[in-house]
Amino acid sequence: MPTTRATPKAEETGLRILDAALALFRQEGFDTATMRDIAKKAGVATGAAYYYYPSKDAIVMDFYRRSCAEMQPKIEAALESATGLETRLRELIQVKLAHFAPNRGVLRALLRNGADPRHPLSPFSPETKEIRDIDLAWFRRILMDCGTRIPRDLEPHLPGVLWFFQMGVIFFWVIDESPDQARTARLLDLAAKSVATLIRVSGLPFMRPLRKTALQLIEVVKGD
Amino acid sequence: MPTTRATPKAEETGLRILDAALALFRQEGFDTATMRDIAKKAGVATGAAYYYYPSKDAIVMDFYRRSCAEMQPKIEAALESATGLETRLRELIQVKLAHFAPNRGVLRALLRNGADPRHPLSPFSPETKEIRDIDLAWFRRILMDCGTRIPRDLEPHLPGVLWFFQMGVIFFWVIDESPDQARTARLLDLAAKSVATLIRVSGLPFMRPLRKTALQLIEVVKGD
DNA sequence: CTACCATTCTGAACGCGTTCAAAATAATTG
DNA sequence: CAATTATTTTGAACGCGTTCAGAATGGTAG
Repeated sequence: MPTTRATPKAEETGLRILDAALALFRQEGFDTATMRDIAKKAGVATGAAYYYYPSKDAIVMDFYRRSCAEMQPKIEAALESATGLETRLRELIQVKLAHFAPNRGVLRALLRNGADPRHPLSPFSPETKEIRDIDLAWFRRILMDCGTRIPRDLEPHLPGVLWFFQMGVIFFWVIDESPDQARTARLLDLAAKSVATLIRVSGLPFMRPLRKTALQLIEVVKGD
Repeated sequence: MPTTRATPKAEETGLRILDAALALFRQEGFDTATMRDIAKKAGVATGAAYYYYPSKDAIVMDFYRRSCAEMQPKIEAALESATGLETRLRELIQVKLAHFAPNRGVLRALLRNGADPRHPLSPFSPETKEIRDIDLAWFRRILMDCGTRIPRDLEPHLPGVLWFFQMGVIFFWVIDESPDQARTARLLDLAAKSVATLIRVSGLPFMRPLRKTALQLIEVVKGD
């Protein structure tokens, strides 16, 4: 299932199915919108949707992939005017939340299957590795010359840890039903501050034992 | 759907359905085992299963509830010989993992829907509050006279935080495919050590700002 | 134009979890 | 005992995501 189809007409049909699906997902939710509804709205037979997308989930995945691509320049712009680890971290995540805000409910479908790496939609699955790697690069970037001294032993693992932290925030956001997701906004402020402080503190001499234990912990979690 | 039925025969039928379901879940997994299979194995019509359990998920939930009840004396015994926060924390979680070990795959079905509190099977849902509260009591217990000085402001929140920590470990365990879940064993050792150390350190004078921020964070997460 | 092949599309069908009207059975009452 | 009510059980049916054999379409070569 390549992104580009053999004929222009097919390309257009694929997009029509994607648009119809997203419209219905936004309007009535992922579960309520049926594949039959989606196909009908796109003006094709039910089976046609499966010619373009191997599953209902795959539609959301495609949406996610496209959204991530669109987001890159926005992230670039947001990070340009941001200095300091705490600010950069907050900005990076804020851009993502803002970008996905109109489709928060659609994203929920993606994170529903939790963190099971065997599920193709999981943020930890091999299928999502490409997106994850692009994301990791941003976390490496905000750590460079951020003004905070990073302990040598922690440095190689920190991008992964921050990425994981980000997933937690996004997860919270997705299920946050407070008006305008105000709780998530507050959470992000406090969490970014905590993380930045924790990193700073972790370099102190007497924190070495705790840091070493935490490092082993990280290695266990990462080692698949 | 009360746990005790109107007639003894019904009580027995309900158990037969539960047993058939668990046998099939263990044997071929939650998804592969169908409600028709379960009913057939229990010697009833398909619809009968729904007289006893409102959904397939509910069967797993019932299993979980019963397992938790069975587990209580085991926890009691394990904690008696355990001193110190780190040891107690590790023991408490180890007992649970050991108890659920033969049904690890069944538990996976429970945690599949992640942490969305709107899903009845979620560990954060109102439906699971009773079990959660019993669990929280154990965490309060292991904090009493554990030898580690707990900062006053942190104390009321710590049981909830440790419970959350436990959920993370269990989640890791459920998706851990290493032989005998050896990675989880290692993770638990390191994580319990880290948590205990972190609590000890959090009481130091210059950690006050970080602790205060973390406390606000906890309040945001808890406040529904 | 005709024959051919890959691409695109169709709609009936499958198996699933779940629902439900109605039947069977058990308990209670007059 | 029969009559009535409550409980338990049935199996067909529904709507869902998904599959698939085959029809339609369109581009290409002889």
